[in-house]
Amino acid sequence: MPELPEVETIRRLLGRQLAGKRVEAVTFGARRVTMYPRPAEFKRQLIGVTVLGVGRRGKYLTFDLSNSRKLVLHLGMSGQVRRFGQDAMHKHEHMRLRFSDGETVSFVDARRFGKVCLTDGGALPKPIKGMERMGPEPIATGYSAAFLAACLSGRSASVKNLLLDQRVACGVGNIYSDEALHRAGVRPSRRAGSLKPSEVSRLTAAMGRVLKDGIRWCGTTMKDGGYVLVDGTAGAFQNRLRVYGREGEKCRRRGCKGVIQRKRIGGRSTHFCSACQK
DNA sequence: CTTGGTTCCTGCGTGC
DNA sequence: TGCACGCAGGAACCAA
Repeated sequence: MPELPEVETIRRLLGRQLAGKRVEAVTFGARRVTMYPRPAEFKRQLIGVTVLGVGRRGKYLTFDLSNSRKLVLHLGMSGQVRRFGQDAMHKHEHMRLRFSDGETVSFVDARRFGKVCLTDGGALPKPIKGMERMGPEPIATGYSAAFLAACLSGRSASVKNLLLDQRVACGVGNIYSDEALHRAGVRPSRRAGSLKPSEVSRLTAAMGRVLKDGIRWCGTTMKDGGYVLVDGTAGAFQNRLRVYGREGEKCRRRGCKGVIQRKRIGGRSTHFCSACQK
């Protein structure tokens, strides 16, 4: 699924493409997907309004609208934002916006774990409630080792598990948690509360670095059907991953002779080097 | 509250 | 070639 770097890449592309444009038509696909409100009301709130800009919070993509609502997308595991022009609706396409200049943008999601919601003023609609419980952005300058230390302190869950908690490090998912832990030299299975202050510091820095690197390389495309850019092309960070998807291959840390291992932690496939991650 | 397991869904790769 | 199975980038939900 798209994690922070993938969603941020999409945000930047869409911001350039859509800012200042007015929604002229909204089309929904035939299959059901989590959506709020109902289609008729959805259209009523959207048609004729202008997209002022495109934002991101964690893994949520937000379109700021001129009627002071927001269109919020969560891409789940397999969601994509694509530009199909005047093509017929695709099999897994759930919503297409057409703008007054003829530009279109589509939300596609084969597995349908994604969400499409409009805010309606005060509290967030139920499907995207998670957005208001989210913690600070790990790539923001204000994200501190002290905050992460407070989140991990006294906890018996694995550190990997807590990195996946959006209240701890919003936007981090399975790929970037493994990559951050490798860069920090910390084993994913370590009890969160057992990390020394120096390890928490390294992990804080590693998270920021790997997420920013992911953005610089336009995100990680693992295989067909997963994340791609709006025009359907692949990102490039998959070529620079140090552990994720590299089971049995050599550790890429300078001077390390280890081999990448894979095991399940908290139900998720987890990759690490048993030689250099302590 | 924390923790770990289950569930939602489709598609693809693997092994027989 | 066909088919069963396991697995996939998320996160809400449930029971203990």
